[in-house]
Amino acid sequence: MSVVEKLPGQWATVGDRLRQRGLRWTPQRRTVIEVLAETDGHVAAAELVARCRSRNPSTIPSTVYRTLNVLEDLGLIRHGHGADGREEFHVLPEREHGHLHCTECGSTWEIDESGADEIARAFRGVDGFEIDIGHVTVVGRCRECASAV
Amino acid sequence: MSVVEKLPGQWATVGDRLRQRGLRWTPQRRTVIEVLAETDGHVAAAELVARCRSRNPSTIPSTVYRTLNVLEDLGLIRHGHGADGREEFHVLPEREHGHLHCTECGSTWEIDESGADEIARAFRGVDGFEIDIGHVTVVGRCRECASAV
DNA sequence: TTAAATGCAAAGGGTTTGCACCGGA
DNA sequence: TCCGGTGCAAACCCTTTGCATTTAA
Repeated sequence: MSVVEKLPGQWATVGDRLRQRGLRWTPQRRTVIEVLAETDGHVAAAELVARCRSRNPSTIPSTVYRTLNVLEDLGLIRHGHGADGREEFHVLPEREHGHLHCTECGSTWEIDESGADEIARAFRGVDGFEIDIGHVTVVGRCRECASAV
Repeated sequence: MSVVEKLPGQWATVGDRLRQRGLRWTPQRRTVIEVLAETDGHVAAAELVARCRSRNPSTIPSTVYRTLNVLEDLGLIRHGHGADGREEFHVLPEREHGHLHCTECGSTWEIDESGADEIARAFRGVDGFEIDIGHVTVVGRCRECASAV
């Protein structure tokens, strides 16, 4: 008799949400969800596949990718691109947030909400552009690296 | 007797610049330069390969990619990533500029200098981050698409 | 029962690499 | 001459696709 742990918070109802749409709640999808539930806001797709594999070695990449597409359709995650251009997924619901990446020291961190507002305002000033801040990782140099030299 | 056309502007001296570094000025590199000279600020790497091919069918992709690396070392171009995450090259010298991409209508355009300043200022307000605006294409919706609900 | 998902294998696109040969300087 | 560059092929990584089989509902 296996003990099925509850999925945390927002993820608890994914199975129902899928079924409501005539889709199915499978063990493979559960694995993906478990990994997503443990991520801190965002993961590269390939990284996510790797984590699923280590959790369940029989994981097949194509299944993971298909699951990610479904979850994006459901609005639970969104894809974007990291500093190197590779696909990356953001976990929702959470406030929209962007990522900054320092090319000098290699660190990546989130833009807080007030910063995001400020940035969105600046872009709006350019031809009324509404930035989708969650979609890209913005590259540059952090304060420390920028001030060193 | 073949007439070798002069390369325009900034490109006229590429051959010398290469030789100064102990590198060589080859027909293949000339092809890449010719294509770069015709681009309007930026090209996707794969697109550039295609244009070289149409100009000279014997073009080999790896040679193009290697040439692009060399040119980036020389500081003549810089790489970045388009909205889809693929590699893209910016032609220098020209003012630093960013790209905006509308996910609704699919158009991509440049951010003008004053807009870039404004945006850089906004990012600086976030932990002193110095944005490298040329590195990424920022995704969102243009004024028309944003206002059309 | 039956359509949705899976596993597997294969293809795909873009980019990189290893290596023998070629050819600028 | 000699080292850098080229051509070619193969490998690479990430991602997608086709199809027969399994499985959730």
